Amino acid sequence: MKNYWLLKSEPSAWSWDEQVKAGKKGTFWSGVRNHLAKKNLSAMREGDQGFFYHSNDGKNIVGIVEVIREAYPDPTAEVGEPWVVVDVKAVKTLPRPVTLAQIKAEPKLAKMSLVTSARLSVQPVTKAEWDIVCGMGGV
DNA sequence: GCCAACGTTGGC
DNA sequence: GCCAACGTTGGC
Repeated sequence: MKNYWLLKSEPSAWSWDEQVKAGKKGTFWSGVRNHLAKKNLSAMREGDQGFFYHSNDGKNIVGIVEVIREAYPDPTAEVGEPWVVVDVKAVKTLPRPVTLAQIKAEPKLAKMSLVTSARLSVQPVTKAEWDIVCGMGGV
């Protein structure tokens, strides 16, 4: 069964525009240096989808990506470090980006990791949450 | 193994 | 730019 995720990136480091330009081949999602985030990355399966969230500058969900390669060692990590990446490609740009403020204002989304674990950079999203956010985003 | 100190993230 | 939240480090 398909799982859903939320991936955070600072636009200054890696923006949605760049993800879109990477096209169908996609890119690896690097920079995760947190064990819980790593665990989430490892749990991703090909075909899973995730929200692309702009942290800091924007604070909104701007698009949807799909996992095209499952976890493998992070090429940007030091030798011997345990970090992993997955490959993702852009699938869809949200017609209406969903802001953090909107998510916080929606009672049904009060339990989203984005609200409860603000600093976790790779988070699981439930199917119910996924559908609600898609609806808010005009998908 | 506990916990204080410190560093980082990210919203405001 | 500030600071709260949280993870990590290191002394004991």
